[in-house]
Amino acid sequence: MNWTDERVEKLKKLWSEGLSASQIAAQLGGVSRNAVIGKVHRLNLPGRAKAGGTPSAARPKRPAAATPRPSAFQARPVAARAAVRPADTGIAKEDADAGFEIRSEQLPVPANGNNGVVVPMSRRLELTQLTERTCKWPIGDPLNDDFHFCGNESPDNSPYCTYHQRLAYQPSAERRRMR
DNA sequence: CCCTGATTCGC
DNA sequence: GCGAATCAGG
Repeated sequence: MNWTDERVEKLKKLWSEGLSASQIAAQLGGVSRNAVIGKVHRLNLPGRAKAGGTPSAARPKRPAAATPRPSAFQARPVAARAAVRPADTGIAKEDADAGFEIRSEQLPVPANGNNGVVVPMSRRLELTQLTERTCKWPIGDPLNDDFHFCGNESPDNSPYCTYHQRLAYQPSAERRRMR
């Protein structure tokens, strides 16, 4: 992917808005967060100084000079973007649909009375924060700004946590039992 | 382990 | 110039 003027401009914009490198990489698409960081440095954009997330004071140490680089197999695609794939995350590009349609659900309601079922709290993650092992259960209205994802840990590459997994798949056995 | 940015250096 | 590999820190 080339660093076109547009992409560079978007990079500058998002970086100045305080988005993390990985978030920016996700929005640009086709680049890794390393690429973003590298570009930021090359552009002499102000780093993250000492604020917020990662100060990292001095970095005087230089690793080795010999051959620390394996080079055997390089170039990993980017990130496994299998499960949730809105294709673009384009905030600029409307894209009302995104592959899977999210309708405001009425699910995580623990009913009243609470019959032993506990609804876990969510980590309120944003789309860009999701990884292969975070629950991708959407919560809230996507049009609302409080929309987020569950984000709890999901077992071994499952798209959902144990709780939402059951809501999502509803095995027939359990259905019968429910009746 | 997840994430963050910073740096180096082969390409 | 680019960015993967690596480092360093939360």
